[in-house]
Amino acid sequence: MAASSTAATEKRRVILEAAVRVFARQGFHTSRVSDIADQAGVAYGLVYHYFPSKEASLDTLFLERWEFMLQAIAEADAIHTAARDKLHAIAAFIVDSYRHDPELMKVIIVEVTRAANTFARTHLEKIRDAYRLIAGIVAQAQREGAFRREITPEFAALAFYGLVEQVLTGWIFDSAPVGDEQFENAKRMIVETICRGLEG
Amino acid sequence: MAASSTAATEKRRVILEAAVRVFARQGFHTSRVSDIADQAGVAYGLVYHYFPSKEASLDTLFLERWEFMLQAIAEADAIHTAARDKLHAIAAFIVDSYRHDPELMKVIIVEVTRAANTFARTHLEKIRDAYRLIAGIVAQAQREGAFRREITPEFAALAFYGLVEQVLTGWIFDSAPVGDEQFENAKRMIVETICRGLEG
Amino acid sequence: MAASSTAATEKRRVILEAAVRVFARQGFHTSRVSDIADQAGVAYGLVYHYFPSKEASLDTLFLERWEFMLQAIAEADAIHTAARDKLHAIAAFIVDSYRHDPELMKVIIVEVTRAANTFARTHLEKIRDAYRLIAGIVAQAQREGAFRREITPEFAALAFYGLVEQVLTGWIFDSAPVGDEQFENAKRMIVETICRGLEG
Amino acid sequence: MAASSTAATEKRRVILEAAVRVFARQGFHTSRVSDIADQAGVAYGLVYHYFPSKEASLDTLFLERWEFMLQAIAEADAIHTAARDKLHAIAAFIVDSYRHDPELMKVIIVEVTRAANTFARTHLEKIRDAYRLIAGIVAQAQREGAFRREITPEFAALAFYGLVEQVLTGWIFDSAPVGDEQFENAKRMIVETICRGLEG
DNA sequence: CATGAATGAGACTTCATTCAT
DNA sequence: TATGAATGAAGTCTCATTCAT
Repeated sequence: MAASSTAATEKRRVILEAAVRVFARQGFHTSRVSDIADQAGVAYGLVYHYFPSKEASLDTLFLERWEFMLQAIAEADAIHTAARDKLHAIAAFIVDSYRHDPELMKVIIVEVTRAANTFARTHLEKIRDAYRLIAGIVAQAQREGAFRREITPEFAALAFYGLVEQVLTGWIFDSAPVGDEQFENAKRMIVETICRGLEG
Repeated sequence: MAASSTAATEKRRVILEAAVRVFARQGFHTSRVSDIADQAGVAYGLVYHYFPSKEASLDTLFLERWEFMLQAIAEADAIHTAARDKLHAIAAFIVDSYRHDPELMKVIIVEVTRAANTFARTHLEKIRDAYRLIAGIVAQAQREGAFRREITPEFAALAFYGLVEQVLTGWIFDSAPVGDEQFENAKRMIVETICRGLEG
Repeated sequence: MAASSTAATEKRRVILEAAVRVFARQGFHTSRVSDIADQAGVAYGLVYHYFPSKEASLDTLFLERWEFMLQAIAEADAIHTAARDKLHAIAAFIVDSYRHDPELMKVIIVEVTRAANTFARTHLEKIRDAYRLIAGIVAQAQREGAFRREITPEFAALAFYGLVEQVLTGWIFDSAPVGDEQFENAKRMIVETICRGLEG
Repeated sequence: MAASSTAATEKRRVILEAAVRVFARQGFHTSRVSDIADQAGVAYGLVYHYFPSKEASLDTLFLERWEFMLQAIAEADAIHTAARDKLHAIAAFIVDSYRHDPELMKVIIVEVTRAANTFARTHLEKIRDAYRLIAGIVAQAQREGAFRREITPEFAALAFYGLVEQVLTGWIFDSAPVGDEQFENAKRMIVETICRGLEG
């Protein structure tokens, strides 16, 4: 029974995995449920056994992954002391997430944002949670005198996350593959740019 | 004849305007051509008289507006001398564009810029043109010693545009209306953040 | 006034001519009124000035031409004495019609027959008129003892017209152009086959 | 499982059957897919479950039936010895096909054979296969001295098939029902006319 | 759990026809 | 006469979802 339960869970994962590949390749709206089923190697009725709708699979994808993101931010906040290090840890987590599974990140960044305009408004709150955590880090750094107060924490979070997302978007839409060195560079440059600015 | 020609052109604009409202409200994929026609107060088929497809209307919307953007960036580069002022002018142009017609900017950012994924790959090059112009501004500032060289111009452009887009995205998905003061603040903070960084 | 009336008539002919080319190339159902207008070099509203509908243009095409056909058959019947010569004259008229304007004949044979299934049932009677004339020729030949009576005149007409039509259909669907010699051969062979049979 | 597989196949046949009735009644271009679905008593989408397009259903109809035709011609060629008997067998097959399912034959002749013009160019080669087989029969009869050589086998095939098609076309567009006697008469007269000619 | 046949609402697009100019 | 903008009904095809097996 444990085995069958595991098997069931695995099939669910297979479908979710397939959804990532398909959404990444074709975009959410252009993907058919049958495409997901094909990619997963299952009959397409089965998708409905595990998910109530196509949208639900995107929701699940996002929510599962975003939970990790929030955790990672919280951990970064907990472990490090300097705000700069915290931001670096967060940037590193996101960049490494992309390195590890670029398609998943593509779906989360490109498709969820767009979907937020129609059916996934609920996720906005989750996304804002991340902003708030980052803003919290900035706010603390300001209290400690490490960051200046001219820029509000909320705006700072916007800038930080905006840069990270833009870097990933660049990679996503680039035809050229991204090398390991670029990943490491990106982590460093993100923090450097945000913390010190272009005038430095 | 001049009158009728003008009338024809006007009808085209009416439809384009309607498309903006509808795409902004429902998102491109969820918008029906009949929604556009209804919003424009014209018959269904007239949309197809002026545009070969629903997508073409979005393309037109984007291209027309993006051309303004490229012009504005070029002008900012030509008029000002300090890179900081140039960036401010660009940020101001984009923010004011949003202030003037938030729905149009919403469509361009959410449905095109962030969706270049699937059907708008054609526009990618246009988008990159903007990046290149901004990178050019940064590069010159580096040569003149105003900006430091640790951050590549390309990355700087990413950071700048990413922040601007993120600010707009925030407004787009915010339920609260944005006041004039916030617009002005945003312009200042964008430049301040990018040029001086959080540590200041 | 006479001049303008002539001009008007000419425009009508231009449109009719264009319809032939377009129907021949694309088939009636796949042809748009605008295709006809384009081919004629006129605005497509003008087509409706001369013809009440797209179907009406096909009707006109057919009726005008078929009148010639009936005349030709009647003449052949009047001029010649031997049934064989009459049939040869008719075959020659049809083959020469094709030689002179293959597209027109294509439209009449291919499109009208198909249309007879839907909107052009009226033309069937006209077509039968031709059959009746040919049957009349055969009947007289039987009375004169030139043709045997085993085959009814109606059936004979079917066979004759069927062969002629099939020969034309062959040319119509052939990719290779047809040479003058083949036209002459066809006329001879049609009559020879019908009159003497394969066993000869 | 065998049962369900059979059921699936049966549904396909039901749709194909319905398509015959509908195409025969309204003509291919005037038939809507929904008409077929209604006639078949199935939901709209099921037609597309079995056939990729409306045209594909017509193609299937034609190809399945034409294969029988080719077989029948080949068999006629194999079984009989006298060319006359072979031609009679072929004529009998086609006439009996019409007697058995006039609507199917109507669709094949009016919508496909005579319409190879536009969308059915693919079928041209299949149609020519039939001509070639018949021409082969004639050629052999010529070598054996049963048929004279003045008429080329290709032309003879044209004449034979043209007559058969014309006879059927006559019935198709006739309002009066055709009696059994006429069917038998037709078979005989077709062969008699083709083999011996009108002059006898 | 798993399948895939069946459903049917709904979308885009076409185009014959009308009509104001 | 001539134009082509405007109309809107109609048609094909898609595909999310259901459900019997």
